[in-house]
Amino acid sequence: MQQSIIATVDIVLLTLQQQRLSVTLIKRDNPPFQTMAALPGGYIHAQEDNNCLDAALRILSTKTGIVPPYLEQLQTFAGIARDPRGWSMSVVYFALVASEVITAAQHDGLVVCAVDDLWHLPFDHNDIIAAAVARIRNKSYYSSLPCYLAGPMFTLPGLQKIYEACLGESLNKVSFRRKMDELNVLEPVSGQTEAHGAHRPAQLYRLKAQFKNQLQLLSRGL
Amino acid sequence: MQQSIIATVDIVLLTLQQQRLSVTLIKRDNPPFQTMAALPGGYIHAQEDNNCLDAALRILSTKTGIVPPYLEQLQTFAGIARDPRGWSMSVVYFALVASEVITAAQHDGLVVCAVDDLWHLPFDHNDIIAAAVARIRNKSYYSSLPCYLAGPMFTLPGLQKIYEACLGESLNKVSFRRKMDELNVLEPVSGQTEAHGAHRPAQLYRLKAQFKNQLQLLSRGL
DNA sequence: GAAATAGTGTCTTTGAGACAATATGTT
DNA sequence: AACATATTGTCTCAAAGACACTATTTC
Repeated sequence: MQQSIIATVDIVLLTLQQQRLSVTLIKRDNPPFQTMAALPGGYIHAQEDNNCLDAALRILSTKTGIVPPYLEQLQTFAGIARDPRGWSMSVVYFALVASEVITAAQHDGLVVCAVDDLWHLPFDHNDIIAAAVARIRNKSYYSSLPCYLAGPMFTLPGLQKIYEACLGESLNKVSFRRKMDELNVLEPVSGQTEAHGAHRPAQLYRLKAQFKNQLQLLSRGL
Repeated sequence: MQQSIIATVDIVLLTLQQQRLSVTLIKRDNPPFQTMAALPGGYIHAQEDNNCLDAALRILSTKTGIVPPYLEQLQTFAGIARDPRGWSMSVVYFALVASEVITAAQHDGLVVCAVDDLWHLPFDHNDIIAAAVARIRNKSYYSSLPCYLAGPMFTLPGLQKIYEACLGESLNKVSFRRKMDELNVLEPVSGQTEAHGAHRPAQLYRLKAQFKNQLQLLSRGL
């Protein structure tokens, strides 16, 4: 029969801070690694969680107060070596939110750190975050994924900056707009953005309602 | 504390039969669903498996006698509803092999069935296979993945047929060859293929040694 | 040499990127 | 009006697909 296996869910909650892809960490309440910052996570509760996605939503909600618009299973990290308590399995999800959502959550112990500036984290959380970032980088090339990092309304130049932060490279303005047009997930809002200075203000857009929770893909990448 | 959670690994072992993407099923030795065909799978053995990949290799080897050249984690399927024994977690891997490998394995109870002809399988194995097929379809567009479905030596027209079977659509010959050239994972073998009839025979190729176990990606898809 | 498929050359079309002209706000 | 950025038009270049021509084998 089976040895006891630790079954947990961890969430890589990503956002953009100062145009940099950043991850949300939380001070651990319990051992091991008590008081250290790590990915939000917790045990699966077989009594109350119908599946892993439920568990992820419950844990994220409990620990951070956030209900993300986009949550996707990343990968499962498991083995004898990753947790001092024993053989463990962590089903990892990743979520994207606008940074205001994290600020608004007002939860204690949350630390948002740029993924390029991370120190050594408990467990294999550095590997997990690296995998999440790689997934997002890749997916941003051919999908509407980065839109979830924007607030409810945004401008096209602003969205381009978000895409560029995800991809780590600058994009051609004309091509980017052609691709956004092709994605067909945005709709203009009547109002206009604040002009940051003495120049033409940009049109505000929002995600079409039907794409609030659903990714749209490009046939060819950016 | 934690209720007992069933921790298993399942493998979607895919191959090509008569140019059709097919999955390998195995008659179940134990309840539930004893004697029914299902995906090869088994419990994680915390004592002997260092991680999930180890478990997948062990299970695949034990149940089918196959050591696949390519094995990748697909996704974890978990929840209360998928297994009559209780809350279960299955980390699913997928593997690709040439059909001769399955024939050569000589294991009893193996059933190879085209993924489009499947009947209703135990657990959520139909969903799992569908997810694997979707992943392979997608990945075949921009990688050397389908090469693992070919034998040790193959012709370019033959490989194109394999790609077409994976993608479910026919491809442009010139473009396909340009892309294979770009992938740069193949090397010609001095010999030549059997001519199937009265016509020019095709050059035989094989995977370069360094790509025997490693995928190569295209910057843009096929 | 007729047939049939392998392999290659090249033209056409499509789409990405560069560049620049125009638009529209603020100061 | 000057300025600065938004937005759009258009040209150039690269890549994908269509087509057809050449190559090479068997019968």
